[in-house]
Amino acid sequence: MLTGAILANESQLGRVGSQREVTRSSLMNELTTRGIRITEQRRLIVGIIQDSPRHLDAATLLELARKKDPRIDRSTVYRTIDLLKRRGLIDELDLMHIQGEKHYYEVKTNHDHCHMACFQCGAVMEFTSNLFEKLKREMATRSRFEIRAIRLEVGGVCEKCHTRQATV
Amino acid sequence: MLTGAILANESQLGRVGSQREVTRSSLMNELTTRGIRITEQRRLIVGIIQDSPRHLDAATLLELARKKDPRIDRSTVYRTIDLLKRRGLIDELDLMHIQGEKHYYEVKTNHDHCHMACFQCGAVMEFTSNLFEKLKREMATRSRFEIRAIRLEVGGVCEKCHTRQATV
DNA sequence: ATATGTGCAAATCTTTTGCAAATTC
DNA sequence: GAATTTGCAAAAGATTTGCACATAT
Repeated sequence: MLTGAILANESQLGRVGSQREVTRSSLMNELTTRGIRITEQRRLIVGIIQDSPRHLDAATLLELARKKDPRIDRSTVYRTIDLLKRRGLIDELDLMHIQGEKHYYEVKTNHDHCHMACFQCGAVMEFTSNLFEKLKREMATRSRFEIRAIRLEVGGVCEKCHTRQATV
Repeated sequence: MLTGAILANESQLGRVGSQREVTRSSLMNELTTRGIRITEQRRLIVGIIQDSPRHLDAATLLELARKKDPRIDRSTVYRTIDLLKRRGLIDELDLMHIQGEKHYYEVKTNHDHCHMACFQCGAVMEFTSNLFEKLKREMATRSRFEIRAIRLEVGGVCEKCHTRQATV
């Protein structure tokens, strides 16, 4: 449907914003700590999510998992995603539906960050900012809402696509 | 599937944050201004979106539209939503998938705001803040990204559900 | 031995599409 | 009259589920 969006999964992940250290927890450790049974399949799936340099959707995750163990089933992937999601170990993204209705996943980080997706080339950038942290605290305080998950996503035109257009 | 989420569509929309005026544009005017053909169906669908006090998903929108004109088809609703979305006249929300994978729509406002959805009772709150505007500007400037759409969504536990739990 | 996880196949839910007929300018 | 919009029916895409079997502790 979208043409430029084909690149979405191929594109390198850009990072912008304050350069404070962003760390991601070890999913395997977390599972162990919480006494969650670790099976062969889970180890495999979780490992792929953890190691991936880009945001994976369920179908891609299944594909990658099957390369290592062809017996693995679609439903197992979804069930594992669901487990990690409900335990708050991964975050779910839409990337502004830059490519259909699928969801993308990433290991939860110590600092929340925002995702910027280019409608034209499909590139995805991560953006960190103290303002975001501040805003989050403000929201929690003022509304007395216990924040379990937060998602800030932006869609638009990245710098490259912008200049490319201006030139033409 | 979700139990508490049944309330999502029924719940009154709460508003928190800085009380600056939030105005919504008139979709009909916008369509006219932009020279978009206004048909009977569009007038009907657009009117429902405009007047709704809560966020509607496509299925509910269809249902409401059919009460006024039973001939209206699902695809027309989706096509109209698509039109409004692409013209930047409405925003699309997920409300943290508090109730399935459906999307919710609202007329674009002059100031962006965030949505907080309670996982337990399904209530949805809108939150406005200068910090959000500031963050948005910072993102655009620092990443040189032209922001076309932005979505800040929060999932968690609202104050009511929180105290209710503490009491039990 | 018991509880939990998995594969399979089918179902569900949401959204999209091709095409002929209807509507709008 | 030409271009656009609509209804219909079918398809597509993503995710979930029931159930019998397999695996982990």
